[in-house]
Amino acid sequence: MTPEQLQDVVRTAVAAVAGRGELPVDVPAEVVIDRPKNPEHGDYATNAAMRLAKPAGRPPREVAELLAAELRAQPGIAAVDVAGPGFLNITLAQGVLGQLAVQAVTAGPGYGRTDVLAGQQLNLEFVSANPTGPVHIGAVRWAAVGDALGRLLEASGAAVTREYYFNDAGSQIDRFARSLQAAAQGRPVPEDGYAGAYIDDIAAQVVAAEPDVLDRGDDEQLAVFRARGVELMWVEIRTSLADFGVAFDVYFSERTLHETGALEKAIARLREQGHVYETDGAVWLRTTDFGDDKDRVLVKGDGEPTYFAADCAYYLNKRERGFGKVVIMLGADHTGYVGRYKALVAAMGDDPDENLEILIGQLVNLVREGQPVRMSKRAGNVVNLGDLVDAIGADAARYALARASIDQQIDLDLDLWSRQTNDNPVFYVQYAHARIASVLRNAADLGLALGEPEDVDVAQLAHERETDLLRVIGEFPRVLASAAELRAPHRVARSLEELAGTYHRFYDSCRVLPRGDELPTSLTTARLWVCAATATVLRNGLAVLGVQAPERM
RNA sequence: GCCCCCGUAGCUCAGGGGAUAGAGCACUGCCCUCCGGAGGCAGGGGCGCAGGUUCGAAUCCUGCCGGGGGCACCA
Repeated sequence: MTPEQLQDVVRTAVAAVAGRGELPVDVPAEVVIDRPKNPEHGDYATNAAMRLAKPAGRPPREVAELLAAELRAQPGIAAVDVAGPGFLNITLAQGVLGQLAVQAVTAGPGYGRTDVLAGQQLNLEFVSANPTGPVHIGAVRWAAVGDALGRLLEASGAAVTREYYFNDAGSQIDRFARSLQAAAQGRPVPEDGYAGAYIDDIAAQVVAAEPDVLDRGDDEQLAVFRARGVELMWVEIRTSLADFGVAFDVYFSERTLHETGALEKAIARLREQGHVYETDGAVWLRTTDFGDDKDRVLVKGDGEPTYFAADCAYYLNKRERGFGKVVIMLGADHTGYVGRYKALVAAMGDDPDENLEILIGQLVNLVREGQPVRMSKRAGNVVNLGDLVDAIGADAARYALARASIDQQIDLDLDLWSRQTNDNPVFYVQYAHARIASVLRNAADLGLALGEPEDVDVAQLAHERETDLLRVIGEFPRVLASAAELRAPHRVARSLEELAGTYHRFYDSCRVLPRGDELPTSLTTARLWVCAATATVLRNGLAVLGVQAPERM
């Protein structure tokens, strides 16, 4: 019985008691099922009685006693105790927990998937680095977290489109082109331009592809450097993301918004809604009507649209593509962005709390031997995605970035995460998987197989370390569902660390395979199922994080 | 000045109102004739401060202190 199923049992019990008129309450949509830390508090606990006490107008313990009596009659439940202020501590019948191992193994890659977000059409935008340089370390966090979040949302039943928005219309691209041109001509890059070895590399590649480029007129040169340069930059960006295990469904060009008249359309829509005015020759959106601290310019005095105008058009475009929820992941340096974005959504006539979600994540610092790593290309230090993967590997990088709450600044210690030791959390988790794989290999060598689910005697699984492990396995679907709803992929990583630790303790106390000339028993088979179930959860959890689950290390 | 994030064990961090606040690392002392010791067991130590809401607050609200980030007719 999973905690979700137990939740239904408790609700059924409430309904039964209420139906007999013993308790004047409605059946709650959700009841909280806890996994108590203290083993004396049973396999599971619920605070349902305390929550129902007030609406029922009865003391919590009295409500608890009514529910306990009802629950004791339910199949699969061995004992129910009323404790403390009114907790219901539930002990499951022998073998009920063991079924969790069978459920996990038979569900395989599907174990943990739920439909809590079914029907939601989500557009998830992250990274969105401009093609004027490699993906900088600051954006790598969003590559790791965003991709994990995408997988998590899908595992919870949502339809997710991962989107990468890039600016290829404005002056940044022009500066990029001029920087390439200067590098090709052997001049220093402009003061407001881009510098770095990659500029020289790309400039050289452009010249190699079009040897006569420098003989043409200035405008024509810039056009070539812009087009070829962006193309080459894209190759590098997409290659580094692919090496990191991240792929997008849509790469969205800002330029297309300008070319298709989407900006004018968006401004017209905002005008219809009555939030646009003109002052000093510029066109403004009155975002202060919706809580922003100042109004924002849509079209500058020189007639050029702002980046914000493109944002308006882009948002409208996403909504027109059918996305009910527009999710955008940004770094803490974009905090000031939230107010105006919420306001533009409201000005469009949408609900900023329903249709828009901006996830702001704190910044990443690199640390080596306790000292901050200065992120300068000249010093040869790590500055971008490819460098980070070279330094610690894609698995460690993804795990390190995804295991922290996005609200927390990260000091990413390159020594720690490149170490192949147990103080490196990703190795702790991967090791557990490799260890199980080894046990299962040894079992196969002994001619032992899991066999059919109906032949496993799961009631054999009664050791405390076994039931601890089974409870963690049973928790997994809830972990994924709540992590998805909270947009918190780090919870998955933390739960895998708990699972790995719980498995190691099980392994230490519960011999799985027969030793010497012992014969296998039904307990051997049952424990093999527990091992396989643990491996399944580790694999599925690591898959959400985009991290390998190795058979050997 | 205004806005956002953070402050929990020596360190790095989990803890979306519930029982005795957890993990990893570090430290001390233990555990292998046996499935991977990259493991396990035991021990010491903690919610920045002050109010408030609640039967119950690390969690929600307010103020203060400390650290980080942000406040363009830039992109």
